[in-house]
Amino acid sequence: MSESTRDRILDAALHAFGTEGFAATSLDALAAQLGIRKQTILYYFPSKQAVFEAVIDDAAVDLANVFESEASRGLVGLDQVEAIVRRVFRLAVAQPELLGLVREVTRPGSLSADRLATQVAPVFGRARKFLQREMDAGHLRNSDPEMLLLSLYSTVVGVATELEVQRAMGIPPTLRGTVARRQELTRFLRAALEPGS
Amino acid sequence: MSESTRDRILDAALHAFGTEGFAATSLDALAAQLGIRKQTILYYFPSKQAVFEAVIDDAAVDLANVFESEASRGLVGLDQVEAIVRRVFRLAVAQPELLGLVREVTRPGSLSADRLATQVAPVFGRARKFLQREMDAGHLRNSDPEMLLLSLYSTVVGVATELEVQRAMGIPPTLRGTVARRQELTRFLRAALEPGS
DNA sequence: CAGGCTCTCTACCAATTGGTAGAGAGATTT
DNA sequence: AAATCTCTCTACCAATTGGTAGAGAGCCTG
Repeated sequence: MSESTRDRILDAALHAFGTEGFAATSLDALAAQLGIRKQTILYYFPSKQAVFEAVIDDAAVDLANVFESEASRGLVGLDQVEAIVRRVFRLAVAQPELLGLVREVTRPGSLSADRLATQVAPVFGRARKFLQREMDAGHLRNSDPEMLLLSLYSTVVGVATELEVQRAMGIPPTLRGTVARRQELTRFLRAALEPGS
Repeated sequence: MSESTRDRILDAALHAFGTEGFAATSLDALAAQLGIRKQTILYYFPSKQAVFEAVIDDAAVDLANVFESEASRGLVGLDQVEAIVRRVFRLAVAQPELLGLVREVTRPGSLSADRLATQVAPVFGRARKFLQREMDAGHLRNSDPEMLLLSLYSTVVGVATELEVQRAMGIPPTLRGTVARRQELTRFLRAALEPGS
């Protein structure tokens, strides 16, 4: 059974929105790329905005599931957080088109307050609850889970952006990695900058 | 003498292109924001693309001047590099609209190969030459200046993205800073993640 | 005052945008 | 075979897009 038209639209839309941006992506171009007419897209989705939201929905569901699926693997504390960050990284920001999508969502006005509350916020809510649970269980030091979550999030996005820039400039991804590898870069910079021996 | 119309257009364009993106910014909206008609914009610039390129030109000139002006301040080696990175950071990526502009330029197709070669590449060229000079003078350890430059660049953009995300999420900018402060974040994460005293 | 220059305007235009209406093909159900 | 459902199409549409043509106001120079 081949990929359904709806799924093909979502795939192409993810790529187009992520790389070109929402405004720069026309339904005509999207359809042409799939060998169909734009009216076919509008048969499956009521509007262009709805296509975008469906793409986000899919991604949000995948992300939210990471916590449950990873929690059942027996890791605890730092190891578990690292495993989750690693998966989130791969799932949401490691590819330029996905990182671009994250940026698109971050832009004010891209999603209605309603969608933001029902689709995106729950992902953060689950993450926050997960961290809180780990703190309560004594697996993580007690601190503000909100602050920790935002630090993790901004770090992941920041690192992903770094890698994207490197990729765009044509350097082989020798510095790729996850949060844990960020120190490598800092060390590399220090080593490269400081003179002597 | 008040700001000229041309300068006002460039200021507004920088903001609009940086926050909304090139495609999502219409000349009509840009003009309305300035209380003029879009035809006035097209009097000063031959096309929308030309407005974008003028914005980039201005930014590129400012950036390129950093190396000369900073080189005359007497600092050497790591101190000088740090001072320059700090200024580049403030000048090019510390504000969301400027960071957005950098992203817009990074996107393939946003600038013609010609413009890229004559406007953006020289900035990197000057930076690379500066690093090479510092290496030759023994102020920096000898290594590949291209690799070092790209590491610096991706780090700056990555850190700026982190800060933008934090700003967008409404956290006070307690972790703001330059490359040197990046270690703070890593330390904070380690401290927050690791259990025990 | 006359002529030209600088600037902003009104009036348009062709192309593209997201979106609607509805016909028709093909398979499935009755 | 008739009716229905699913899907993709042709044919449009109003609004917006970037861009053009050219009038006219104000100002400086002769």
